[in-house]
Amino acid sequence: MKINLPDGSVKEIQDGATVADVAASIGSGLAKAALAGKIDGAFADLTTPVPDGALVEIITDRSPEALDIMRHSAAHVMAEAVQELFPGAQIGFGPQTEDGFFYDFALEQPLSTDDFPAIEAKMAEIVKRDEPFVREVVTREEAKELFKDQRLKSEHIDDLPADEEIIIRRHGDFVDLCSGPHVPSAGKIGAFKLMKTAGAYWKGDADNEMLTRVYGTAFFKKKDLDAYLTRLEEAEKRDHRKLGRELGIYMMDPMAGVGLPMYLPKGARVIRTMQEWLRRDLYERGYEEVITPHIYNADVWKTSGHYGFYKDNMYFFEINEGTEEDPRPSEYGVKPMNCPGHVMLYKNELHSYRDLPLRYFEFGTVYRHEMSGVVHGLLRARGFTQDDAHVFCTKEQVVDEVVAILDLVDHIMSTFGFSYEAEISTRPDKSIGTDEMWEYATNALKEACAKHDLAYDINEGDGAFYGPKIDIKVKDAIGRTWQCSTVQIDFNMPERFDLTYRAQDNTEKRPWMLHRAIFGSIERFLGILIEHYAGALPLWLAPVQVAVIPIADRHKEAAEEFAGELRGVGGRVEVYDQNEPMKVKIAKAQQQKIPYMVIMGDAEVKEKSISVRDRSEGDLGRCDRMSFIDKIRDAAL
RNA sequence: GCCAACGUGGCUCAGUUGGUAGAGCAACGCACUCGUAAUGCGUAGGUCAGCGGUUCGAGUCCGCUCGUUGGCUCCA
Repeated sequence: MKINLPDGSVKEIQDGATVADVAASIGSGLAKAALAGKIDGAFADLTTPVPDGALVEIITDRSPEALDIMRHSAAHVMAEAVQELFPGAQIGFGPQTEDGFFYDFALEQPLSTDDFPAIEAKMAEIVKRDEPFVREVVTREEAKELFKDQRLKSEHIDDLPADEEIIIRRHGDFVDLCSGPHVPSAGKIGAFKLMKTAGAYWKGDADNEMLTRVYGTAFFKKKDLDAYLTRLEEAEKRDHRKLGRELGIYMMDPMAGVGLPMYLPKGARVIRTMQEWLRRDLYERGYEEVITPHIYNADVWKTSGHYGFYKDNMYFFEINEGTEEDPRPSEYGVKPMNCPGHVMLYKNELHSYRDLPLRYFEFGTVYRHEMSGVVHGLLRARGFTQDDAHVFCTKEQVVDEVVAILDLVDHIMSTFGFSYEAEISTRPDKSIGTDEMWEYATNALKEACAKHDLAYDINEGDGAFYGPKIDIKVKDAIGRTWQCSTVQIDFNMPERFDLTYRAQDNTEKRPWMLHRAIFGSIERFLGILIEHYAGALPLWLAPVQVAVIPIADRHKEAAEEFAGELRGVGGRVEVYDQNEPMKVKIAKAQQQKIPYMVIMGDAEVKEKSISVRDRSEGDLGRCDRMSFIDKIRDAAL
């Protein structure tokens, strides 16, 4: 029979040949390196027979899919090891992940990281045995019998569609319900390491039992594993919670409550600088700033629908608006978002189509009662400030408005050196609005992306119940992605608050409403910036831009004078006048990641010059006073 | 909210099988007046997260509560 190869050639091979035979027919080197294959694009084992006329691709350890296949196989080996060490362990699922793999177990006693050495040793033993992974197709009855002691697997067999082929994988005495692909034998598994344990719900459903998840990672080469571990250490050094404390950005006090960061002077400076920078840009782009209350009578939340949907995640409180004799209890809710306020502002007066688009923005601090387990430094807090804006426009203006927002996103993100990607989320099962509205809105978002040459992925069914959205994911300096900006179309608010405008044909029309945030949460964005820059914020944003360092007491006056000049042009300056050796002052300024250190000693005082040290370049030597002052002036907003 | 681990001076950590708390940095004082990443000496600082229990005796063991961390679920 004949098969096709990826390079377009056709090869004659024996009937009934397997993927491994195909590899061998191409070359003995390939046969040795082969891990798995693809038949007409679908993953297959080396032992899978190849049908006549199929397109066969050989996967070696150099193929992009190879690492996933090996890691998934490592997950099997881990499950095998756990079953040997913990008899009666119930196995769940064990896929590969972006960084490695995991496997879920239901165990009699908890398993901890203390057990890792034993499990790793057992895994090493299994890898050394180098037994093959064998694929088998079984009937439903056979499967039920094979997994009769495995309740999770049994349950899963019952959940499989009746017409689905049941594929099992044997590896020594270990049998798993799994369709593959796997490496041909365990010996192909490279350097591995167990990383952490965690709880995870069976089948990802919070109503199900919680299983013990064991995370591991694996690489073909030991040095790749080491590099990965080093990268994790690097990420840890950039942790905004650690740097946030060291740099005096923010703190948390348990007495205040969980997830409520408090900003120290330096943190407040950075946040205000970010806001001022964005504010100026927004004014230029036709936005108008508004300010709305932090609390509203519950009636507002009933009208907006939040009372029904999000009551448990909001902070509500009651006060007595009457007297003790004649109590008139009244309920208020702290805002979890700014939309109702902006909507009420819109309703303050009648609008003509000539007013549109109307763009309201606000640095609105909102409070959401996030579940206790999800709060995480500045990245997920219960109180945070959105750079929130709402655009009220006509249906025809939607595309142009979204294009303008994407333009703003691009400006902001490129300023920080972030590259980014877009995701469009479409209509979920539970939603409001007509098909026509959803289609128009979703197409408008796509069209805006296209006009902006912005590639996007589609997140099917992941939109909000009230409309589709574009989410922007930025990539930081060490390759991690973060979700920041969002553009959402809202069919709900205009309806609930009965928003209208007078159209050109003198009819009453409903405006379209867009929500958008660029930073998302300013505090969260600051957290991301801290990690992105490893704490070394750019000159214009650094809380302290210059540390002026007098070498000895007699240079203090000159240092103060120069600091004064810098402050005069808007510079943020500190004079390090403590009674310490210069080396110590420099070390401290370096640790604070201050962009410039200006040294003031005998020579500088005499010459009326300065010596400058750059935080990353080191000693720059004698510099021109005026041009340094200009540099600081230019960095001011 | 769920699973697990952790919680010792402001920070980073040590503390043997339960015997009554220790270091470095930071702070404060004194000396030093210094040339590009940490000068010396001294002083002060802790009801070992909180509460309860076991014990002659608990930082060490047990329980509960609070908090932190890593995940899961969630994120308008």
